[in-house]
Amino acid sequence: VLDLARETGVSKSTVSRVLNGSPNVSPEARARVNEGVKRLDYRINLAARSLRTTKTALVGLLVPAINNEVFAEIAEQLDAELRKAGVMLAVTSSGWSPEGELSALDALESRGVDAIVVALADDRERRVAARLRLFDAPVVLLDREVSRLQAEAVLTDNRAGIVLCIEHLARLGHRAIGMSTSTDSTRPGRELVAAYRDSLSRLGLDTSEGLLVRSDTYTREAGWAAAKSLIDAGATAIIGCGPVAFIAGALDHLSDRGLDIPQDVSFVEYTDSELATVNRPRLSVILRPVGEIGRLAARLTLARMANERQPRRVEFVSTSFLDRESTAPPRPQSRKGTSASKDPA
Amino acid sequence: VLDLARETGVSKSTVSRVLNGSPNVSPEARARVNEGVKRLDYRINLAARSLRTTKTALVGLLVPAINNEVFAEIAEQLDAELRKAGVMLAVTSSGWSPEGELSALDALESRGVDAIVVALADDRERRVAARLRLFDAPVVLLDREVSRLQAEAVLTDNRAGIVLCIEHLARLGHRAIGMSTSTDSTRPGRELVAAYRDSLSRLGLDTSEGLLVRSDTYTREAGWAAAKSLIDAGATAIIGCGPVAFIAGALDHLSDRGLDIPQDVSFVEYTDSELATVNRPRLSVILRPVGEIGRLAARLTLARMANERQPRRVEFVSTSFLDRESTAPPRPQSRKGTSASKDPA
DNA sequence: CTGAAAGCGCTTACAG
DNA sequence: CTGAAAGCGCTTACAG
Repeated sequence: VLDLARETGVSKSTVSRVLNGSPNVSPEARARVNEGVKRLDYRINLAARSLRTTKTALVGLLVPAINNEVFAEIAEQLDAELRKAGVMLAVTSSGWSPEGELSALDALESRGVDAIVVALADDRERRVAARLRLFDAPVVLLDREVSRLQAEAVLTDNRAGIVLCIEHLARLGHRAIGMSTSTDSTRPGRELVAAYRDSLSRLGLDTSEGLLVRSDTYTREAGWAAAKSLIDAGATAIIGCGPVAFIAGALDHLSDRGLDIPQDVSFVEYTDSELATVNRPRLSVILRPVGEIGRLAARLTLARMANERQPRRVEFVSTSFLDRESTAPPRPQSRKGTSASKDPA
Repeated sequence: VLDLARETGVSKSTVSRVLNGSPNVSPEARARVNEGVKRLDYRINLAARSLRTTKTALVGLLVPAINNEVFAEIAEQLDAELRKAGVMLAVTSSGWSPEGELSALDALESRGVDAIVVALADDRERRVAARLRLFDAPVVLLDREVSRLQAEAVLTDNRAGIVLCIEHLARLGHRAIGMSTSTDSTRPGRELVAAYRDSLSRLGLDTSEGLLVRSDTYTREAGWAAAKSLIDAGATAIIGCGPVAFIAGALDHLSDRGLDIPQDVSFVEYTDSELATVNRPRLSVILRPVGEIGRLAARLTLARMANERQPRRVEFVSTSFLDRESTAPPRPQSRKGTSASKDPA
């Protein structure tokens, strides 16, 4: 279609120069071309440009599931920032599978994306890590760490919120604090568990194994089962980490069992949600700045695209604890039970 | 990189033929090439292919907001189906603005997408409609209708569910049934209102203007305000149509006002959600097969890509009503009030 | 400041 | 069944 634009009287070269905002063009030529663009409703062929420049103004977003509140929100913010810079987002869900990630990575690379933003289902996966190291565009990781990969990342301080939360619960008198989170497959899972264990021992709380349940299945049923095993283990307070479906399942269990929040058991959700404030009582939560994560990821991506060889950068966001109505002192009898189970330790 | 693959001894032509699965290649040549692909870890340059074929294996998804449960779920299913066929999704949010849609459409077209799946913020917008008519790839509409546009579409029968819901409410004795939904900007808004009005008059219920509130703002505050004006207008039952944030706001209002569901007011949510079943009482809902919409959209898109000139196809999905625990007969006094307000009509 | 020319990596008639 | 050649729409040194 450049031929047509050439009909404005200048050469393809000049047209291309004004299209790319080169400073070396006479104002008249620029005006003629811009007018021609309007008149012919010219739309550049990005495939051709990409072929020449090897840049696509396309960035890939690879997440385990785009229909997850957290990833959807990240995608939204990422897209908003990126489109300001004229770059588009190619989104793909891996379905929590390394195979899905591998094939998505191939597809993204074939497409020549300028960068990828990725949240791995399991950042310890050898094959995926190896593939990522060979990926031919910058990668920015979302709260994941891949060994021997020099990548940008936006990391969340998952400790802060959990520590505040446990301190609060301990202050209320809880000694048997249960938590359900992901396995070590993911940085948040690791960090949450480390912070949980540190806090328990620092505060002298019950460290029974049963008070920690770990699973990478986030269905409603899994949430139900997690709550069950925590309660069975004697937990008087539960910290539930997972998407809303998972949390909903946990609440289901407490309700099925006739346990009232917070009288019978305290409950804290990791990451705020609509569900937290619609639930009665309103759920106390650990706040995580999800939108900010998306925005920072966009900024890192754009900076990296602008300058391939700048040193690797990492951005940090933190978490905090917001107490609403779902925590209270444990029931006296529960309390006794917990003390008893702690003594043997 | 084809040059390298050529080092397997055959010509670029042949390499290209096996890459594209042409039947006219000797088994040996095919084997040699495939082996070369493995060995060199060859990844095709899709930009180059696109430049030649004018096909990109990229489809655009344009929605008002990707961080909306419904659109996120549609994106997930769309992506899942599309990736099986080797096509990737370019997602972009318009932020509910026609300007956003216009610029997104330009970006998508420049990119040479093979098709677009779109949910417009306002399908009556002239400029957007005009742009869509000129769009150079097939468009698949998600429950929208754009005048004079021959496009594929997956349409929801929004009437079915609402009719069943109103009949149920009327059977319980409600006469003042309030509904909050979007303006006429969108097919569901129009259909919902038409079905609502038809049902009310058919059943001889209160048709006061105040019982219908329409807004395209879906914030929590908007939900709160909508519930307020419905209750102020004397509604004894409310049908809330909107994303969870909006519904949460409506529930907030009822709660702030000390109104219990379903004793003081019945409440029905349009589209099932986690929130509906976590809320106590569990919310009765109008079921909409969101995932199915995404899958059907993928199927239409793929079919259209395979055959540009097939006749336009439209797929339908329906809705139904699921009563849980949030509806009950109206309070006697409310009932009287409503009858009174109906008489003058 | 401008134009002619080469070339990015593919695919696809066209001959053989 | 296979290869040589042209060309998709751009950008970018290179001369002028």
